[in-house]
Amino acid sequence: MFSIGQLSKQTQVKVPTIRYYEEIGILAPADRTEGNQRRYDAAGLERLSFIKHARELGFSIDAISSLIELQGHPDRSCCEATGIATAQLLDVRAKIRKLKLLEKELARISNGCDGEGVSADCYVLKALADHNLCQREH
Amino acid sequence: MFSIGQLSKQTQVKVPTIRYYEEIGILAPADRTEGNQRRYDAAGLERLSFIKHARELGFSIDAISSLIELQGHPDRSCCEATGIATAQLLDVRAKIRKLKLLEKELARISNGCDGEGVSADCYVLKALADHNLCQREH
DNA sequence: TATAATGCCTCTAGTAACTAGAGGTTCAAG
DNA sequence: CTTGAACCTCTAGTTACTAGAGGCATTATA
Repeated sequence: MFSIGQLSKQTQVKVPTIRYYEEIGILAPADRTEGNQRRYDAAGLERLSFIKHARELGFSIDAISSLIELQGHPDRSCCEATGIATAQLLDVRAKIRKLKLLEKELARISNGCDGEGVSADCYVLKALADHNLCQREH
Repeated sequence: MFSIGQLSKQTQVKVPTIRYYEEIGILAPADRTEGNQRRYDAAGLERLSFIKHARELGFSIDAISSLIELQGHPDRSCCEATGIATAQLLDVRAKIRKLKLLEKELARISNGCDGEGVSADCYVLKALADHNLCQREH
């Protein structure tokens, strides 16, 4: 059994975040000492590691809830889990596409001004004021 | 002079969002009719278009505030503006790099399970539970 | 065993950038 | 002049936390 601080160190999840996860119900309420402090065991550590890893991969808390629910029913079909993972993958790919368009446009805008002149002549400000100066969709 | 609804249509910025921009001070308080409704002119339209475009490019409200401030001082050096744009560009590039790592990992995890089996055997769930199954950093 | 330092507790409020809804007023068309 | 759409303000909700206040619990040292 270890304290919330020790759990935090092991998982690299901050203490208030752990409490938050308990509050919103994706982490089971921890056992308490007589003095009301939380104590965790291996199961708690495992669960929190799962959550942390999933968050690092960009899954929403909502998606993680569903995945945890599924973990709790080993006999259920896992197509929901693969569905969530696939959705997350598509989402990430969409974000990458969008960011690449932004990157091109930003690079163009940034290069348009060397920062040496005055604001009245700045191409960055002009480009932002006038969408027509853009070379492509974004 | 046109109403907030007309401004909204022209800029594709939602009505509550326009009010919000006014409230936080990046849009000047609009003139009002006798009946207290907002009325805008070309200057308001221009300013809102600027904001919208910058938001689409991913600039924060804070960054936009600074850019607007700078626009108001045509004689000041524009190096701040190019600085903000460059920072935004670097930020976008960092996000792309990170998302690409996630994409690889997610694709691998997703492919590990066809969704046909039961949750107890699901590679997606296993991979999320155990970071060691990951092939690379993310 | 006493005390001090650290860690833990709950609670409220704040973050970014909006969005939704309630309850009421004004405008423009017919 | 009436009706319906658009407008007004205000509060609260969204996501996933983070920060701080004020007060106990635990642990390490003297």
